[in-house]
Amino acid sequence: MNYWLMKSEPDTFGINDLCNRPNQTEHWDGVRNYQARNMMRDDMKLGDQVFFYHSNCEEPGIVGIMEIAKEGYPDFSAFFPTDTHFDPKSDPEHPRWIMVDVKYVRTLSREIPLKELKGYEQLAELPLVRRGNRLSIMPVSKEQWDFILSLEAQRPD
DNA sequence: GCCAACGTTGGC
DNA sequence: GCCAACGTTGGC
Repeated sequence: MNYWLMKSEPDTFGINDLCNRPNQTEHWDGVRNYQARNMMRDDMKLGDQVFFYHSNCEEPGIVGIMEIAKEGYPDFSAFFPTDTHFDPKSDPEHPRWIMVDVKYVRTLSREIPLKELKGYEQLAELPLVRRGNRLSIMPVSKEQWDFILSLEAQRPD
């Protein structure tokens, strides 16, 4: 089993939006970055666990857990000119972009803010806390995953 | 294949 | 809203 972290802007699609979807499942469309696409296409497997991260908001941080409910398939939002994620270089015959489906697992008992995550030596290698990182999807090691979850029950300093 | 210009991400 | 960091584009 692999572990991941995926970013979304809560104003656009937050963890409560996922929780309220039918079957608490939604397709993760709109990723337009090759590195992130390749991970969804090649490495994400059914049942993999994923941290839901709120980005570009008042308090960026990890807010919950979801799991991969469907492995990579063409991101159809690229096909429609009226869609904000439209890409004329992608079509159903030759899809350029890939998405997965995610299913809500649970909301953390407290949000773990980015500024707290940055303070732990155990997470120094996590791309999220590294300077200038812009990846919206990244792998999380088992060690990092367990460590972050152990923070949930703790009060921050 | 280089690299300047440009657009986007995302923390602050 | 600002802007640093980064990815992509396209002229040469």
